[in-house]
Amino acid sequence: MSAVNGERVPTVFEARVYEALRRIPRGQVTTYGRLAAALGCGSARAVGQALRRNPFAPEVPCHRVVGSDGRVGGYFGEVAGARVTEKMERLESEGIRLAGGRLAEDQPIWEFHED
DNA sequence: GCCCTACATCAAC
DNA sequence: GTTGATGTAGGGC
Repeated sequence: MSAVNGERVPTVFEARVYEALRRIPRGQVTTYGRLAAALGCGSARAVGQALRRNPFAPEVPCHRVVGSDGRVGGYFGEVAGARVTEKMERLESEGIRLAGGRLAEDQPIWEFHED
């Protein structure tokens, strides 16, 4: 009996997104574009899709992903709201400085180019 | 500086 | 085919 629960198994693509996310140390943040590039795709949208569906939340630190221009973006499907507010507070809690709802300019972006 | 529009690009529904 | 937690480029105020 294959019970058809409302759940769905994460795809390989999503798994790669979460895996890359987990290797981000505390106090570091990355962008959708960088993540997408690290995964081999040039579309940040695909990454956003995976994070939005984030079946491993909050195990996966999806709050460490921000826009390339420093925008916090969204959180759990909310582009703006209490979710995003918590996301920003969480970032500050990790030592990340924010400026006007955006990432501080002096905040380094985690690069998956490290070896 | 801020806001909007348009297109690109990939995955999931 | 449409949408989506984006990105880049261009235009207007």
